[in-house]
Amino acid sequence: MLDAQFIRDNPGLVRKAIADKNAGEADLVDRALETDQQRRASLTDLQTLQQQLNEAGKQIGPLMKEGKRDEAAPLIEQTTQLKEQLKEVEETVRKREEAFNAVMLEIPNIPHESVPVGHSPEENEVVFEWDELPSFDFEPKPHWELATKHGLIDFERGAKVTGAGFPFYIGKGARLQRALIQFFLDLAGEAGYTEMQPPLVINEASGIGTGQLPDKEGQMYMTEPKIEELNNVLWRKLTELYQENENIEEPKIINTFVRDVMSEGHDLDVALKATAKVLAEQMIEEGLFALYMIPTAEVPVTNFHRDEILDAADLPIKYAAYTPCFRREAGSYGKDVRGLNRLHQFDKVELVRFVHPDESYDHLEQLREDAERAVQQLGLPYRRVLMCTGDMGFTQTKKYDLEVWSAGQGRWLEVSSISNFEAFQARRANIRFRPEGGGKPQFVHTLNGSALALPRIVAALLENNQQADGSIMIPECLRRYTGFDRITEVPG
RNA sequence: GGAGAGGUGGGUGAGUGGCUGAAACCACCGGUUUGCUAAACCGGCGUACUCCGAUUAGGGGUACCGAGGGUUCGAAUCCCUCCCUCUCCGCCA
Repeated sequence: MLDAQFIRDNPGLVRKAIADKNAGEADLVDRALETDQQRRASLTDLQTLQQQLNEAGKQIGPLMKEGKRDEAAPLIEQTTQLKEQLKEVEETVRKREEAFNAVMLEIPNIPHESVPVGHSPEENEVVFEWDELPSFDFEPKPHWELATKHGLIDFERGAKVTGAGFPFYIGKGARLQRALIQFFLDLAGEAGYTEMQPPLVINEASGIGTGQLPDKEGQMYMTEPKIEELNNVLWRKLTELYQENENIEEPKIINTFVRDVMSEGHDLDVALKATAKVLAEQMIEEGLFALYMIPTAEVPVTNFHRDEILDAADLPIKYAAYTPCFRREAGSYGKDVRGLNRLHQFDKVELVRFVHPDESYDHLEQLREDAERAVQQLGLPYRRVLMCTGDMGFTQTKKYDLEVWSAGQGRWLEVSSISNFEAFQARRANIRFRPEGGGKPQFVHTLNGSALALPRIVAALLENNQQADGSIMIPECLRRYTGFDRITEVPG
């Protein structure tokens, strides 16, 4: 989320950002300004009314104490009128704030000036590329063949047990995964990151804090309560209420609905059950009670400090977390999803930094180097891509991707993306710091980057290190973790 | 799952209907004093929003004591619902 004041002051900049990022309708800024205007107008009304009420209260107080009830009476009469007005204005304010917030959540973050303007992946800048790709005197095989041949990964059984995109890792395959995780975490530890094991399921507020919600809800797996249970709870509650009251005043809609059903000739109990069902469906639809499986450790780790005021002396704060990640990735087909290229569940070590706003672009480069170091030590040919405005995503101001060479597929695979969010997440998640020497709390800048996502690293390792005899060499730096230095064909 | 206690500012913690945006202490900031540091003393110090002021300085107002409702002319304080934390018991990896 951007600062409302910033949008008021720089509508042109924000319009340009929306256009450059291809993220949202052209009139977003105008809608933001308009709803902001309305919201503030009704806020002023509200505050005036509250002020009048408070003043009346201050006059009434002493009178009541002295027992001059009749002198207070006209004032009390006045407050009842004011309170009626207040109710209406409150409702208006609520609606307008809602409208304003909805628009604000749709406005993307503003790209940094160093980011190339562009609308397609072709306009990304390859800033660095390994000059020599590995060569083979045989036809290198894709990793899914290698993995299957060596019994490292079982895609079919994964599909049977869960679905496509949920493989089993077996034997040396599983061991390799564990080795990579430990290697990455150790590297992060050496670079000064504090290791963290976060929850794998998060609530709605966390999703909003880092920007996955509301716009990317479809990307996450979601847990929801059993509708029958919710149904029953609601039905019991409604029955209770109707026994007390005959009528439910608020919200009227429930009462209306119940009567509608009864007017069709059903009795109260049937009507209540029907109402409960509709309510339950609606609540689930609206995602109330929903918890989400994390699509990346960024979400729980960044939200670790949600609603906190950090000490300036503690910055930068650096965390490293290994977690499985869950992504629905609806609508991708073909070679992109073959083998390990795109999974619904995968492992990743994520690096997160909370930093002083003045230093966030230095930290972006440091974070990038932390991730690159891992790729380098694994000896994988890679390239670094600076994402253009249109390919970068809603919440970032600047983002690098690291891509490793996949010899068996003859293409680059994204294994890391490293981003600066400036204050965008911090503002949503309300993460601030108290400046050195006191003063008002300011929003921190947050950054994160993968170091690294495992599946494509495994794919590249298998493909790039395959030998003429079919065996696969394990990179030097991993051997102390794997306990073996090559994967040979197991008979049977 | 059963029983009880509790959620107040950056922290500890007082506060049972108006004089409380909230004592006191700690932390922090400014100053005085002192070879230096420390101590002592004096002063300052919540957040968000909003209006006025020239987008300064500054001033006015509103809201916020876990969240949401209610009672009341008036709620941190009373009532209801929910969430969370802690203690004891039970169950359990």
